[in-house]
Amino acid sequence: MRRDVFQAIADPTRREILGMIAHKSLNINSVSENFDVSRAAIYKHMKILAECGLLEIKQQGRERFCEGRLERLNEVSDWVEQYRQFWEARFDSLDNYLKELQSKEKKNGKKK
Amino acid sequence: MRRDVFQAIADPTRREILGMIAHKSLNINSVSENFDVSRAAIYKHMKILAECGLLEIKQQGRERFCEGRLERLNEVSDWVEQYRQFWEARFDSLDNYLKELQSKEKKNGKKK
DNA sequence: TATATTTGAAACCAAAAGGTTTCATATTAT
DNA sequence: ATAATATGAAACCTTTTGGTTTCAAATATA
Repeated sequence: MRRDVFQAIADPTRREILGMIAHKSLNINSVSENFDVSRAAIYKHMKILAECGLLEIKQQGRERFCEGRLERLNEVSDWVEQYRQFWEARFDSLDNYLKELQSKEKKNGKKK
Repeated sequence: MRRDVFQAIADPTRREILGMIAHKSLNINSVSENFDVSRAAIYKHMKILAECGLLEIKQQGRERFCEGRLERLNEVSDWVEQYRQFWEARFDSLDNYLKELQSKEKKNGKKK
């Protein structure tokens, strides 16, 4: 069974789970309460996320708290960034080069 | 059938295809020659990529040249970037805050 | 202690994914 | 005109995916 970050984030439910635990750790029941599929289904999704390192499960009594390990998304980020030049390089006139810079500033502003 | 960019790039063969046509347009046969699965299988992958806008097919005589539309990866980039703070925010001392800024500069430098 | 809660795992199922071979059609080359 | 090339699409098959229900085990609570 393939188990990599790209495949892990392909499923919309798993992306939602990641968004949910990005802010704070949650136990498995709390996460599954936010969906209308069964706990078992959510548990399987979380296991997949854990298996490719996107979250870490920490036992605490009878509960398991899941902590996001979002830095693993760097693999995706790196893969995408290697292609940025190919879609930004189209603009090769000075005019468009300036537009490109502007849009980059916007993007960087958004990051923080 | 789900058909979005995240699902499209989940398959390693499709990621390879994107890498192949990022540099220059190729017709379907040329692409499929680089893999050891059938032309029909590669064709299906390329159709999926086309359906979610990651490549455009342009007929030219009896051939179809496939041009990368890598800017569609922005959707993935945006999704990942919204979480960057969560893995970089761990460093909250002034010292580490400065390091964070540096690494951002490096990243922006890399982008062009 | 008896009961409720939280989780892990198994057995099972339908649909989707990824692959194959085969055939039809449109273009190009001989 | 005939043969070769490039593609699109259908029919079919196997494995994977995402879901279910059920049961067992560990921990907490009344």
